[in-house]
Amino acid sequence: MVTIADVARHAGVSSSTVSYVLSGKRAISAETKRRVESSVQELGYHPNAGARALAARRSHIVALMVPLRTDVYVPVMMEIAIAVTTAARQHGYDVLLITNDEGPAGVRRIGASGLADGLILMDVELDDQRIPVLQSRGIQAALIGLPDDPGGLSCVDHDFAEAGALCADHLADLGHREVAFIGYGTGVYTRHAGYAERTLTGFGERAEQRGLRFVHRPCDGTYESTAGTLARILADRPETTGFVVQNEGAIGPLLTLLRSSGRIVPEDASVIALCQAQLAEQFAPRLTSVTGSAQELGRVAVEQIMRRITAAGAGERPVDERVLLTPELTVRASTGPAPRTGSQN
Amino acid sequence: MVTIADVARHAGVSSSTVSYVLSGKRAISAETKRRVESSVQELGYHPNAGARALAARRSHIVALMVPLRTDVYVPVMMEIAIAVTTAARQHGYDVLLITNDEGPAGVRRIGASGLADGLILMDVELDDQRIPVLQSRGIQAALIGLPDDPGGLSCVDHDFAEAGALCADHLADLGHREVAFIGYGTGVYTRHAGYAERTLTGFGERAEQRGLRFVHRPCDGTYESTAGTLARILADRPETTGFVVQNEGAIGPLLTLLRSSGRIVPEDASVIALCQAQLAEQFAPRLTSVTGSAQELGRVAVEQIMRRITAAGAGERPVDERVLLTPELTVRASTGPAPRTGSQN
DNA sequence: TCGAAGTGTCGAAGCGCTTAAACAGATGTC
DNA sequence: GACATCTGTTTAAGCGCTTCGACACTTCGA
Repeated sequence: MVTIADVARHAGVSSSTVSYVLSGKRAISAETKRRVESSVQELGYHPNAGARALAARRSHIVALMVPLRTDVYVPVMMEIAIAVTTAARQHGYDVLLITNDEGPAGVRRIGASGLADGLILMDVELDDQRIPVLQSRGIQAALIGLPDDPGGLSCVDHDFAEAGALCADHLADLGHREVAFIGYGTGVYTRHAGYAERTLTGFGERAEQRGLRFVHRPCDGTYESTAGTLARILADRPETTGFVVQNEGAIGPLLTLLRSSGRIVPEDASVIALCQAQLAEQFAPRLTSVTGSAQELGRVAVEQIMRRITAAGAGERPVDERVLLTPELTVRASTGPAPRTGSQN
Repeated sequence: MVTIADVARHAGVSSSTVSYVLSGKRAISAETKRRVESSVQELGYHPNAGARALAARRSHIVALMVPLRTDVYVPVMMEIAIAVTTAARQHGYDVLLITNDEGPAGVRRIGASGLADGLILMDVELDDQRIPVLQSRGIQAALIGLPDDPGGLSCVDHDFAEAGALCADHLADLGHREVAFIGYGTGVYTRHAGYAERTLTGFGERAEQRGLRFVHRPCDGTYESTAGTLARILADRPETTGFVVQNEGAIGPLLTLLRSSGRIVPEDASVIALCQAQLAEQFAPRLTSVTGSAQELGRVAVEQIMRRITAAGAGERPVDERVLLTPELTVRASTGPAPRTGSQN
């Protein structure tokens, strides 16, 4: 194992000089710097993480707490996790993966052990139990998801209300009058996931403003569930010509079911999906979608936590930022003008 | 911050005694143990991770290297990552997430810095560049995926050859004579991903033994690609009645396309998917599938790396294990007896 | 009864790094 | 020419933990 002392000896300087070259915290002459750097290269030196964390009281690790639950679309989680990891590396940080099932105790563990300098929490609920722990222990954190009361923490999320509103606007612009919102399973609403509630609210308000009649139906994304949901919608409101789907799992079944009910997309029915572009393009016809960047979400969370860690390290009070990312509507082949005549069952 | 000295003072013992109570490495009287443990509870003590790593030369962290590439089905990656994290916690370990794009340099970094006690590598290629680094530096590792030459490292993987063979057997048992294997995109084959090659070989050999005529067609999983692939298969071999799909993205399109070509599944065509049970059950009809447990993969990898870390810590030479998990065929509604008459275009 | 062996606890060294303080030498100021 | 100032480097004191060796005391066998 190569230590800082080995590098110092090799370069003919003291180990503190090596440390200062590496951290840049003191002025070092160009010549010394060069010698040290080439010794580092030559010996393949990497500072011992434990020793560094102990001495500097900073681990250069951020913890990322991911949900175990699967009612969130998994590829999006993964995309965020990867974006966080990549962004963190650019700050010289590594990412520790911990799961939601550790709950508030996990947050306490990470904070008290100094394993991580900060936490990024995913899938934050409106009234999240982990937040008070964070606050009382003074653990630096960035939340992906917007709780009711972020109280001093930084948060970033998609602007789901805007996403919902974009869907309503697009359908209204195309002349639809009766639309249906196919949401997540009821469980997602009862546990108060912000994204589900906010999308629905944003959609509902804009729909009302635009004079759209609409129904909201929860749907857990299986084929059967989607079939039941669609059947109910068409029975209650046979004039429905616009569909907004938020549950990714329901998209495929919905398209199949519309087709087998004799409805052509987009001539007879328009479909907007709230999902990743990649997924929207996988269907036939390609789906008009409203999409936010999962990567951006991860990247912003990392920037936020880095600023907080830096501030806290300098003895300043970290500022609590609140960022909402604007989603985009991409028109593809699944939406079109509302049919002139009534229903066509 | 509460330290071991605080606990010692509170319990009226020396800090080394506290350490021994926590690690169990020396005999401690029942009474002392009780006192220490209740002090730990009361003060909410968590050992400082950096200090512990430095003194014990063990970080209690394993690194998990995940691919950035997206041609592997993402939910499976995530499932493995979660299983690894959960299993590691049961050994008192945490998981550091690093991405494949750091490559061999990343492996070196983790090894040299002592950040992690061991590495779990996902998506290991047949001739993986990271393996020689692991070997030369003596870094403990468990591979998920079976390379050509694991040389001293532990590996675990699904028995993909067996998975392929199960598909061939099932179709042969049902009386099919002409079958098609819809694989991953060509890129997966050219970079020698073991899972793709081994499944195909296992399928091909068993198909030959059972007197099946078969074609293999790569497919990158988009709707267009699947349409092209299916069209070619039906043009070349109109008598084809059995389909094996490995690319998860191609499943939905394939079903839609078969239906629109007038083929009813399973009456006119049988479809077997090589995918998670959860996914197979999401389609209509529910798909007969061959599935291996992603969770088990992660769990076994953790067990392997833990055994290696323990052995290396005790100065022993770790044994290189090689485990293949047997996949299971689950018959659902997408496979049935081969149609009696010829094709039905 | 004595030495050997076993049990339970403590003291202190040291893991590899950071950083405050000290210091040596060059440079500038009046 | 004496002093302050700046630049670049070193010395040394920890950071909080583990673990080796020492030690006090008990138990056992001869």
